[in-house]
Parts: sequence; C-alpha cells; structure tokens
Amino acid sequence: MIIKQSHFDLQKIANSGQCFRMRPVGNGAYIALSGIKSVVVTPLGDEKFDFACADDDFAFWHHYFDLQTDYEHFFSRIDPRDDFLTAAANYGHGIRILRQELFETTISFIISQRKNIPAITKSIELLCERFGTPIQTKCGGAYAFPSPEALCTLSIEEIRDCALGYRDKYVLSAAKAFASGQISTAILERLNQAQAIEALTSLYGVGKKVASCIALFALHDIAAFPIDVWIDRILQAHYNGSFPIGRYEGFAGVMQQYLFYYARSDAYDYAAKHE
DNA sequence: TGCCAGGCTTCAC
DNA sequence: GTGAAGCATGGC
Repeated sequence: MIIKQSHFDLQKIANSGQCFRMRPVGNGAYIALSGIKSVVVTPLGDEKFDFACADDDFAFWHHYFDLQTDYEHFFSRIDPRDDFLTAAANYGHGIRILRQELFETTISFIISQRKNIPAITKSIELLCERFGTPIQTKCGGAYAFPSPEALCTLSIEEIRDCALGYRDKYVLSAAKAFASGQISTAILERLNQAQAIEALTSLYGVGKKVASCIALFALHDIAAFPIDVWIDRILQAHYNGSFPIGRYEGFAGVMQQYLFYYARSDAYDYAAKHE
C-alpha cells in the first residue's frame, strides 16, 4: 500500500523515545511491531510511503501512526514569539504521537525509570526474546511483546534477569493487574484524564510521570504533558519552571514531544553552547 | 571511572 | 503534607 503523507518522519519517530521496538531495516525503511502485527514502512520520496503489511492490517497501522491527525494545525498554533519551542518543533517536524498498545506501553515506561533509552530498549528486547511469542515479519523472525498472562506466571528472578534491577517487582505486579482484569484499555477508555491517571498510578511502580507517558502514548491523551529530567531541565532554563500548557490546551503533549526530542539532540547541545 | 538515566516508594519530620 | 534517602544496572 502506497500513500502520500506529510508530517511523517520514520527516523524521528523511531528515535523520539515514545516507542522502543521500531528500528531501521535499511534504505530508510523501518519495521514497527505491535502485538503480533508488524509492518515495514519505506519512504519513497516526495512524501510517499510504502506500507508492507497484511492488507487487513493497513487500517491498524494507519491508526497506529496517527496518520489521520492534522499536525500542521498543531504547528500553526505555536506561539511565534516562543523561539525555543519554534526551534524544537521545526527540529522535530515529522514526529507523530503513536497509538500504542496499553500493556506494552505500561511495562515499557515502568522499565524506563532511571534508565537511558539504550538500556530500556535492551531490557524490553530481553523480555520479548525470552517470554514473547515468536512471529514472522517481512524481515524474518521476531518476538511479540509478552502478554500479561505470560509475565505474571514468572518468578521475580526470571524477570530481574532481563536487566531490570529493582523494577522487577513493579513489572510483575503490573502484569498481575492486567491479567486479573483490574486494569485494561476498556476500563481506562471510560475514564476522564484525571481518573485514568489515578487508575494508572494505583499500579505499583507507576507514578505521575510514567502514568502521563502511558496516557500520551497508549491512550492518546495528547493533553498529557509528562515531565521528566530532560523536560524539567528545559522548563528551568527557558520557561521559568513551567510550560504555558494553557496556550496549547488539548494538545500540549505534542509540544512536549518536540521539546523532549530537541533536548536530547546534538542541535540543542550546539545551541546551548553558543547562547 | 564516575556520573547519570523519560522516577518511584519508603521513611523521617 | 513535604523532603530526603535508597534503589540495580548499564551506557557514555
């Protein structure tokens, strides 16, 4: 399936820190995995992209990459006097907020606390290889993300052995909460933002920041604005400690993602050194 | 080699 | 209610 699509940059999305299982497979193409599904997306130039997946799955991936949303609209709302956000958004042009599966996102961001992105990726890969179902993709064999049922039967040692450190008990506890039906997409979709955050933070090892990431990347609550060490650093340096969320009511999470991607970039390092 | 990482829970006070 | 300590491990 070939489509024309603006505001869609695979490399930036894969490196934006919102997902940990999307990777390059050569020629600018990327493979993405979700559940037992996979897709290889190849940029063809002139904003055209080839989606290599089962025909029945195209609608799923179109939704997953949030391709129906008008990101130009978000750009048009950026305060032109905000030089920093303007630079960050231009640098992150093409990033979209993915609509990821709830359990995978929850476990991934529980793991993310006090780890850098390569370390997070490694732990998630180990979990998938050891406890996920083997699947076939256009690029050979891979593993699905483990189910709650698969993880909740494991010992704490088996989980810790995926380089998880003290997070082992958090992962096991979350798996049990999902397997028992205490928390699910169906339940969270019935709640408003505050209620969903409250339900998520009731999970052992999930605080405000991780819950906000889950809301943003799995529930597609793009009003969520996770504040981690990178964002906090930016807020202190450029926004007197607080971002003007009110100006971006309903979609501040998109701006957050531009800021995060920019903060971690060489471009920001360079700009900071030459201020 | 030492510092830091998409923080959270626990425990003083 | 608020703030500091402790946490396991890997990347740079």
